[in-house]
Amino acid sequence: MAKNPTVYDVANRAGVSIATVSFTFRRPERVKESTRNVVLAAARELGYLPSASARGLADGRTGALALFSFTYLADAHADVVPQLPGGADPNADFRLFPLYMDEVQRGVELECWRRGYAVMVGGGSKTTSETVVADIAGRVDGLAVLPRSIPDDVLSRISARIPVVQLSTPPHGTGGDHVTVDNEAGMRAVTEHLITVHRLHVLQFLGGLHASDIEARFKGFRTALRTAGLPAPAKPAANGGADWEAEAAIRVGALLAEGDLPQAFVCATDPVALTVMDVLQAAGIAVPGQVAVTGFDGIAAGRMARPALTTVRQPMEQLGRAAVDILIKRIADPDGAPVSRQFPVQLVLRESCGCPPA
Amino acid sequence: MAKNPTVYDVANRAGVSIATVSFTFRRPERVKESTRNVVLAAARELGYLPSASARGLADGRTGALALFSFTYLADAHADVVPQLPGGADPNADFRLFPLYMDEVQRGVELECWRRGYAVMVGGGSKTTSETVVADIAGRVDGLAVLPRSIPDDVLSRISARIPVVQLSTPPHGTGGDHVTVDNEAGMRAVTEHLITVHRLHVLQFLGGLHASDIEARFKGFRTALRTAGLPAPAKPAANGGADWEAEAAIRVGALLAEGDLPQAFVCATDPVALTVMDVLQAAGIAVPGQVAVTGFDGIAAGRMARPALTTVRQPMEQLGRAAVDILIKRIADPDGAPVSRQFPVQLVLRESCGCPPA
DNA sequence: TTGAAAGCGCTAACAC
DNA sequence: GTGTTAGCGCTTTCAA
Repeated sequence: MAKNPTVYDVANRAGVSIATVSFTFRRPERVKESTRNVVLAAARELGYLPSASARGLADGRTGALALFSFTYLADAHADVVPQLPGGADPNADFRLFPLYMDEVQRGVELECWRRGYAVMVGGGSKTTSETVVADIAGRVDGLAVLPRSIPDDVLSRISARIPVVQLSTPPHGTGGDHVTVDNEAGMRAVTEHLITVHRLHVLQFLGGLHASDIEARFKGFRTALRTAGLPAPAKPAANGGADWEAEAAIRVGALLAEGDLPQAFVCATDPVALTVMDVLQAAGIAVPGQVAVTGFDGIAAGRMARPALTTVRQPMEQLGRAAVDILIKRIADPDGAPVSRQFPVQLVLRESCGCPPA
Repeated sequence: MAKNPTVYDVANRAGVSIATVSFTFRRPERVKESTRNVVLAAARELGYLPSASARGLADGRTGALALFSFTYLADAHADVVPQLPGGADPNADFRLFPLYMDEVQRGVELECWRRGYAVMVGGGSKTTSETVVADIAGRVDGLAVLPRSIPDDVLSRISARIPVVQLSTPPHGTGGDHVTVDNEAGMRAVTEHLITVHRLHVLQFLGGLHASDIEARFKGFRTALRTAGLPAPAKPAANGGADWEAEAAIRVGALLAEGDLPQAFVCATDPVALTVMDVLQAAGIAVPGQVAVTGFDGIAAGRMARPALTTVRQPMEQLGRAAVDILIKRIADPDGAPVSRQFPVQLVLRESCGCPPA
């Protein structure tokens, strides 16, 4: 592979100055047509590929946006895959993909392409170091971040340098641009459904707090209970911890051992709900016959589960698109007032709550 | 948002030269610990975010890899979404996502993160111009491209400049690095299944050729027929065109009108198969009762379809990972011999071929 | 162990 | 309409 030709090479070959070459690509209208054609021909003959680094350095913007996401079980997964025999496929049941963040990511990508931005996607996981985030941040003009993908202090340091939009409510009204959904109303809706339609009164909430969006969901859960005149717990039955699914599984296992199951498990997310269903079914408990289970997110795996998972669907693609839209506006107006957009969610009744199969 | 601090600012504040600042980040071991701490403190206080553009320009590599993908119906989709009322969600049935390319993309991302590369994702569609591809190519050290996402001539021009790996067999053994699956064996396997297990002998192949991987699938289809002593068509029943699904739908509609349906439609891809099932069902034809249908890919939507789609699953994540692995090796050894890796596929029997529900 | 200085390839004044 | 030129922020050789 020969050394990449530069503006100099192209200018040389076309018999013009480098400025003319640059203008030919950036401001075609400012170059005489005949000249432009000569330059384009030279560029084509040489296989000229403009360097984004040089351009970015020269004009102070990269023309790219990034989403910082995180991969569920990424580390474990990465270790497992290479060892599998040829045909094996850990994603065959779509439990690991696509999840909430993957659909948001798609929205980000589609919107970036539509608006002429390049998209970079950064991968977080529990072990994400500041270096990794800074590396991504240094490559783009703006950054969208999913909840829990970046430590708070790192996030605030980055926000001071480039536009950042969070895909969740910033803790304690920390300000900053963000896009969210109405978590509280959504969770309240499923909970009310369980109470009023299925006449279930002993409900437990499963899933980590320590995250503003989950807190809002728990709040919705409690509101529904109180509104129905039922006792509302002060805390989720399973909470916190780095691995919500494991935490929930352990809790359910304990309840199983005590023979003290509720009538329904209201889970903070679909993955938690699916894990809980696994545990129950392994223990021979019928869902929804003996215990109902509900989730939150609306991922594909929930639809494929048996029984199909009743959940609250977030408009993930739209969330991603909105994040990009906000970033682009923020880049144009760095000092405007913080923007916040909230989307509605949708109750999706399937079988795991006790509703009949479609 | 204050102007981003540079090495100069950090050096200034730390009372050292810019070289020392650079070394502190790139070659920490070459800087005395005390000095390093001073520099790091200064960087942190200033909120220093290294510029990837500057670094990329200086050392001739970006540290990023890209996947060039394309979005199914991207254009139409993009126009539709913004007009939908709040709760509406065009992806709710997962027909548009995740598709084959989305799972490959995931593999690319996971592997890039694991290997310390940043990932960029480029979006193609039917209207992809060379400019768009060149823009992406100019931002990275290597590029993975999905089949049919980039015009051949553009592809070869790019390949001359940066490492490129194709996720399909290059046409006419054009050489170049690539990763594929055993399309022929996979399609032969489904076809034989229809013939030997379900005793179906009148089969039609639906889906565009003009793509090496689809050609291989068609070949596998013919081989199975001939091996069974059945007549093998020289051409697919529906073929070519920019929109395979539409093409197939039209063809099926015509057959429907003529009352000349085969016993099975063997489709080149899952999306084609799902479209065909839609058309048949809309016409009141029972699948698989009156006509069997099979796909190829193994996307999520096939599992969710009723009847569930019999198909051949490709190890998409692994394909993506392999592409990245090859790129990284190629970057290290630009002039080595072209690499080609082929993965096996897996026959997935579900209901649309006539097999009983799981 | 640290500093000085020469680029990396491009953009955009500004001059012609 | 086109050319000259001064950076953009960083890496890296070479000296000190």
